[in-house]
Amino acid sequence: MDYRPQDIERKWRKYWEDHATYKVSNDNDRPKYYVLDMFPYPSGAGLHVGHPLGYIASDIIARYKRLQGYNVLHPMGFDAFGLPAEQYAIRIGVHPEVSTAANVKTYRKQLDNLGFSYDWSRQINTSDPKYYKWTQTIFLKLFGHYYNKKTDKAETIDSLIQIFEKEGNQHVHAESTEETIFSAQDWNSYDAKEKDDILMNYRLAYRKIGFVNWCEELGTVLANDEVKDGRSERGNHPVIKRPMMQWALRITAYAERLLNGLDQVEFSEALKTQQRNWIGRSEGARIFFDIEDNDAKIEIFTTRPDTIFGATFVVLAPEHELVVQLTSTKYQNDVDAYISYATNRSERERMADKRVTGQFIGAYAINPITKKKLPIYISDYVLIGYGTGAIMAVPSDDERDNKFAKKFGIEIIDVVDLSAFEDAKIGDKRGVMINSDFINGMKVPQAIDRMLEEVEKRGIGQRKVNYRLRDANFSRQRYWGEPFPVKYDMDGVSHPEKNLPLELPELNNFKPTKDGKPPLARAEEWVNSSQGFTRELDTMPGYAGSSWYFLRYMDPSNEEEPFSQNAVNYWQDVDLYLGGAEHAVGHLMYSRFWHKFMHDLGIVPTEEPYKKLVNQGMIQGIIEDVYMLKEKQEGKTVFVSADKIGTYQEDQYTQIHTHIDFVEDYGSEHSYMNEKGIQQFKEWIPEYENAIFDTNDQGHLVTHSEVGKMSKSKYNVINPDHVIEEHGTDCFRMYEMFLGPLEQSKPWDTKGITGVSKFLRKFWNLYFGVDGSPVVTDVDPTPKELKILHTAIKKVNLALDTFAFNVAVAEFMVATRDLAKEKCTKRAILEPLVILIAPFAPHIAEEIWVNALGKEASIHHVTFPKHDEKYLVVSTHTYPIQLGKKVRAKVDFPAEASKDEIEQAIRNSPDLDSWLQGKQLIKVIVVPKRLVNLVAK
RNA sequence: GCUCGAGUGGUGGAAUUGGUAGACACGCAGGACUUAAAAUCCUGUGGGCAGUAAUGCCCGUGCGGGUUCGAUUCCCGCCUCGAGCACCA
Repeated sequence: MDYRPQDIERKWRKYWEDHATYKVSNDNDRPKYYVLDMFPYPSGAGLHVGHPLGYIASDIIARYKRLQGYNVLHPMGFDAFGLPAEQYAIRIGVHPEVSTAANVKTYRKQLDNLGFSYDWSRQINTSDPKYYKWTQTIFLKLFGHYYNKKTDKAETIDSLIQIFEKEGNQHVHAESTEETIFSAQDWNSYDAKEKDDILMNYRLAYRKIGFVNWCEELGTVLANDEVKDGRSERGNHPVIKRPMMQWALRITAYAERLLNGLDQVEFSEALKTQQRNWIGRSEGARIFFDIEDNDAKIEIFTTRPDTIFGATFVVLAPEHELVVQLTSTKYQNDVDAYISYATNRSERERMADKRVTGQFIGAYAINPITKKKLPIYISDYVLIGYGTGAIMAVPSDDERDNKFAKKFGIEIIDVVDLSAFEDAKIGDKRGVMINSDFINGMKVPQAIDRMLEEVEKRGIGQRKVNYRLRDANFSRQRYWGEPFPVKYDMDGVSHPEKNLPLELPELNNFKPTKDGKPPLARAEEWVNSSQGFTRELDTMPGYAGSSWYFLRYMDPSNEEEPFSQNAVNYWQDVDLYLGGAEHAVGHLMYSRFWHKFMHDLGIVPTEEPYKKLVNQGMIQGIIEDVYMLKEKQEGKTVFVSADKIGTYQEDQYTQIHTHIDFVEDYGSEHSYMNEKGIQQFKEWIPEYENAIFDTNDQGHLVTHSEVGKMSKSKYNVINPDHVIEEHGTDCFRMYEMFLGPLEQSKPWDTKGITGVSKFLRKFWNLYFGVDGSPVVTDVDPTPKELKILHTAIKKVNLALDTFAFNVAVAEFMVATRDLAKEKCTKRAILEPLVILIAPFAPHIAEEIWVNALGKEASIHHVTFPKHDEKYLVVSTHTYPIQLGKKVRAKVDFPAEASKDEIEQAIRNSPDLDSWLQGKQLIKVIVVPKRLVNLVAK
């Protein structure tokens, strides 16, 4: 019987489903192991070959751990709220719920084809009211808590209110937006709205003014990605920054804990660095600068208080609240112009732009130490969202300040002498202070300390730890997201909705309203729910549902609570989390934050959600382009074969993407569209029906190929279904793993898949004869066979522990080749071998287990083999004898030979002279079990 | 501009983290089987030079230095590519 993957794979998948082979119980004596994949957003394009890479790897680990005796939780679900479904609804009119359900079905079918060992009874969907009921619940918990810095944890708003009622806020030490002090008497005299406003300063979920990219023409809010040069990418309409009251999460309260938590998790150093940089902790001081002829003060933040003697100007962010008040009439117009220029540019653009721009506002600040007059500028290199939105500029010790000073002709005073520090650069916190009065001669670190003392002594500022992390904007002006369980009374006071889930109202138009309100405003009955209450119109962002989903898998159908304490106390946390590096900061930061919050609430036992995290690389595709002339000929579009494009000037043509399915030999230099491909291309874009195709002599339109992201918009998505159909799931799984290291990006290419396909056949042939009957015998194995087996066991175990799946696959090939050479049919060898491969190729393993070895299903519940060193010992070792880096000879020595014995043998060897080639021997270096190196002159 | 990665045959990639560079696979070449092709199997395959040949010599892990008996691996300086970014005071 030949190996026919399609037949056996279908058969075993059905068996596993019927027997609930992968069902996981929360009630088990075995140690737990939780393997989690980042769940996909089910887009209309379906799963492509890039998705399964991580899923296959995690499935292999899940199966491996199961075979090692762990109770393995390995679930999958869908991150089903999101913009594409909503845009599809606006364009085509299909309700997001309908298109999402259809996409989920497709994804599920495709995932099933990959032979994963998910416990599908635990599947979740973030857009299901049964799920988002709990997302809303957790949101209300954030709304109902504040961060107490004294106890360093979240505590209830009710307890805060009690304090306010008794003693005001003067002894409260909490994370808050504003720091106005009030007494108990003040508090008790406030009306409901005033109290609500004050509490918003403390709540972990709170409302504040945020800026959105508003496009009047499109009547909608745009994402940063959709804005280019202050205009919408679609349609090129103007985009302005528009203030809007929005929900935000006070993640900054957890900055320190998010930072410290990184020390206890196993993430790659690169990823930890990224998160640390994102949090951006810096120690420094806030210092107040007086203003000439004005009572206001400018609060600046600096990490270099030592350089204050070199501060020669002050820069405010264009959005800074004092700008309006301080600008003199003479500069009013210039300042207004600059503000409108700066504020309507995205932060992305502001950052990429290297030009130095700014505007003097006609006012002066007073340096609190030197008492000198400093001109005040606004510039977009100072960001309103960081620090205090104002800096003291020290052009001698800061690169950007320096450029700015040069451009605007501002005085530069050297305050740090670097002459004694050769490799020190500007801003390095090294050097000796000069021109700085009482700190002259001090080294920088010492000078910083001294100045901090002085600042506090003089009462002009305090030490402060600053974070670059900002509170997370939690509002979206969209339909397809979790509704906020919040309503407002006639005074605008916010009230939590008690009756959860608060379901999305039915709509058939998902556009914003004409007056710019979010789509939910269209559901008038829903919005104006009961006596005078109106509902929140925004919905939650995509990361709401994904911030806690891993906890729901532990107890997915619980209707009383998000998850039971029993479940979470058993499963604890995620042992291995696998997903793309694009979520390295956002998602991970938010879910770590939510987790810590829930830990404060006492509903999760661990401080960190993910013990170990591995990022998989991206699978790249091939982008195929055709050349199109910009000028039409006789009203017809002209496409020119790539091998003939050289006759045109570069500005005469442009490249447009074609679908890779139309291209022969795609990815190669000679890739082309033949007659059929051109025909498909015409049908695909009907406006080119009458286009001229300037082909080469063979009638081919040669295309341009390059490696790039696999994406629907580049028409290069490769769907795994066809590959699986042709070669089988086991082959596909092993091939994806064989491509290279998991973490590395690589282009998709099926050229090599025949190698894996051939291997599986060879592997099959170890167990089945040409007539299809099993050939396994009970004869005792030879030492050689045992060595092959145990080498494989050792290497595969090591590879699995280090996520070197490609190496493991290679090892299977080696072992199979060697055993085939030995014509090995011994059960003692072949039985462990098939268990070894089971995590990688689960179907063929099960088939062999049952039909060649006569065992009972399932192989996926047996025990993974461990190697025994005794089969690996060798009696002799061949040592290369090197002179310099050249191998002169090879000599065998007994494996147990000592360094000295080998050295003596070498020194006494009659061949020594010939190895040395007339040189003088100085030293013999023996590395046991490796090599011998002769050092000679 | 800043941060973090990565550069090894024609290609994807190995190398026990300082010890024989190129495992395994693709591709290519030659051969076997076949009327032929496909499929399958076997052999060879980093580059250069010399030799009928076995073989020998030289070069070789992006480039230039350094440390070391020995460097793909460690250090310094460059180049190229990729990813991320919120000009972080």
